[in-house]
Amino acid sequence: MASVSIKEVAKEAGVSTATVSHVINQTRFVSEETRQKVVDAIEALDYHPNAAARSLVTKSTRKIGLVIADITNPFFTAVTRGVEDEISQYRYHTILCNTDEDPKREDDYLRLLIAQQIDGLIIAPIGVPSEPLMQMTKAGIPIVLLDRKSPGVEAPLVGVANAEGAYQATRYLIELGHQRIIFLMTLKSISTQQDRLDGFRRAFHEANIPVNEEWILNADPRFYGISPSLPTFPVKPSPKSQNIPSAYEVLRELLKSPNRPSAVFVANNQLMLGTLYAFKECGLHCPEDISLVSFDDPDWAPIFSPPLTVVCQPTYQLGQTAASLLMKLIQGEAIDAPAPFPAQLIIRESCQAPQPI
Amino acid sequence: MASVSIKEVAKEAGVSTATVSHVINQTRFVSEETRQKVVDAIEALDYHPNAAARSLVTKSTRKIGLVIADITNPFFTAVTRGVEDEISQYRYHTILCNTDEDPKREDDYLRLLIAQQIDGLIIAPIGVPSEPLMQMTKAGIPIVLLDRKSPGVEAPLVGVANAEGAYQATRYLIELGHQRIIFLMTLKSISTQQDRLDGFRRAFHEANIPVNEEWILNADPRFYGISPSLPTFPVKPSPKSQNIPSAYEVLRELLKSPNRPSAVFVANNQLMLGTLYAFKECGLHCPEDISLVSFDDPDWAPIFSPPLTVVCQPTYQLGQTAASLLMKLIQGEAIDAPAPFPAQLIIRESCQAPQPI
DNA sequence: CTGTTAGCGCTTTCAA
DNA sequence: TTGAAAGCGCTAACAG
Repeated sequence: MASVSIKEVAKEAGVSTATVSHVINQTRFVSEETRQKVVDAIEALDYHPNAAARSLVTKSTRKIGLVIADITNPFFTAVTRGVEDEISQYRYHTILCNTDEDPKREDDYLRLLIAQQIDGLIIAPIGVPSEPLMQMTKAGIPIVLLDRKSPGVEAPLVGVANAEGAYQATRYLIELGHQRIIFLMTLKSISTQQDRLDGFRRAFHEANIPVNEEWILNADPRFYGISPSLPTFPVKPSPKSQNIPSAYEVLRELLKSPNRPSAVFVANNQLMLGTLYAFKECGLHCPEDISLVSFDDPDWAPIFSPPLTVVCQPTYQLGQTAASLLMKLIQGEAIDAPAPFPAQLIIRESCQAPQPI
Repeated sequence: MASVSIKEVAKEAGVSTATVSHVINQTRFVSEETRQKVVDAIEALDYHPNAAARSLVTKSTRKIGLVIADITNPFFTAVTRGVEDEISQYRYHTILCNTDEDPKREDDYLRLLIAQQIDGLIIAPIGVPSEPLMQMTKAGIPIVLLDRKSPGVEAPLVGVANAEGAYQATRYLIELGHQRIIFLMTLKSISTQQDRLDGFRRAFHEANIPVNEEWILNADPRFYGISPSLPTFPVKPSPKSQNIPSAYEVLRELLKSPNRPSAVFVANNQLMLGTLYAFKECGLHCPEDISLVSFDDPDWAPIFSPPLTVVCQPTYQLGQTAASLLMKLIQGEAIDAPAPFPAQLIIRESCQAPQPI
């Protein structure tokens, strides 16, 4: 870019660079006459102030870091859109980082963000203690935790009432008569997964039903696996393995056993599709043969067969709120951590009373 | 951030700032002994080079602009992931811009990107002539067109064979016996929409069937509308209206008429869901009552009822390729515009021969 | 093999 | 009401 600099504008307008700077930033009074000359010069030369130079002196980059698991996950894409829409109003922008739930990637990105001198950070942490994250907290960089907590990090959290949502859904299942329920989750380190498990347990406890610990299952946050019977099975790129099997693989065996569960609770949207694929593969019809409740409410859930009963989260709002909070933090306002958003059980048609065996 | 600067590192290590700079960038030989001292000092002070200062002198920001319609559209999220994965290998990062297909937003973002001194640009242009875009081309900023052409912009295009894909799908429909086919598209300015329409027309022409121009329909790139019968109908945030009705609204009337089409060709993934909602609302079963082919192959398409016949695009690869090309451009390599990727017709179960009326 | 130093383009005191 | 000039943190001649 053969960029024109502020000097050239100053010369063109016949004023000093200081004056040009001040008309651009409206940071001190300039007579209307000279102001106009400057504006004209800017126009004529098509001048755009150099953001890097400006950052260097103001120490503000108007950049924030957004660290999430994967932009490809609909939960995070809606969140990201919320963040973008909010901060772009402040002329801020985002550096997007996909960790794939890999602590090493998280750390690497965090270090990059430090070097980039970001003004603030929104992060959905994996939950494994992170050295650079601690550092940033100590350095006083404004941070907002998105959706998930992180051990040892003191920062406002914008999230939903996970335990309550899971509790409601589980109770609904139990009231329908289910006792043999699988709880399918992703990584244990992720705080929302633990919270949801807590809600699940609470519902069992209240109903005086023992939880079958062997049916608390972990699956890779990727939803897929390889199924020979589904030739056009979607294959996602960049599968960063956590060395645990996919939802599809975890369920396939269990669902084929005669002793199979009557319902599945899925604690993460990425696992939902894998679960549905497994149902299909095993020839199980939902809800006749097996009931399903899942966290998150994708676009297609209401018109799926059957329409899916879900626990819905206000994803876009989550992002927007986190961003708005971060902007306040950056501007030095004191803020309180907001109350969790409710997670709403939406009853559609993927659950029914278990069939007598 | 109380950042430490290169000076402090130099002092700590007992060398000049030049030496520190050179060990960081490996840009001239430094004896192992002093190198070690510098490395230690960096470690001890937890030094991170200031990206803004570096940009100021090198004139390279290691930032690119990625201008797309909407990150919430699965097509673009996969593309974005491809871009991110590729450029992060070069330690580049992305400024994400959602235009919502609004030319004003596109222009605003482009100007922002110029001010940010981006090293390059990947853009899925709306197709309306854009002044800042022209400017950037003239200024010699490396640009890669993603998925779509833009009038007057000379830049390599990374896209798919849209006309051919649409032709295949339409021919398939015609061979099944369909003649009464709706072609549903979004904005006329978007080149891919035109290309797909061309393919559609070609298939009709070859079969000697006249195209019903009244059934070439435009809908808002948002897929939704308000349906009283679907209480949990998803509502997307930030609906930037183009003042044209949604797919759902466009189809609802037509599908209720006795003279309705026997098939629908949907030229954009965002319209597919609206179309399915309209089917549901009108009580039409697919494929018995009406056949459907759509561009793009979302995760849930293979397990939908019916499994959806689609024209699939290699979304992730598109992003990756565009990014890889842009990196070459930035490094001054001469490149050719790559051949379009194939768009593959995947026949599943959403089409059948039309019922006799 | 390493150090000195002149800027990159901007903001911001200080002075007029 | 405006200008001169210092300096943000870094890189890259140039000099030794």
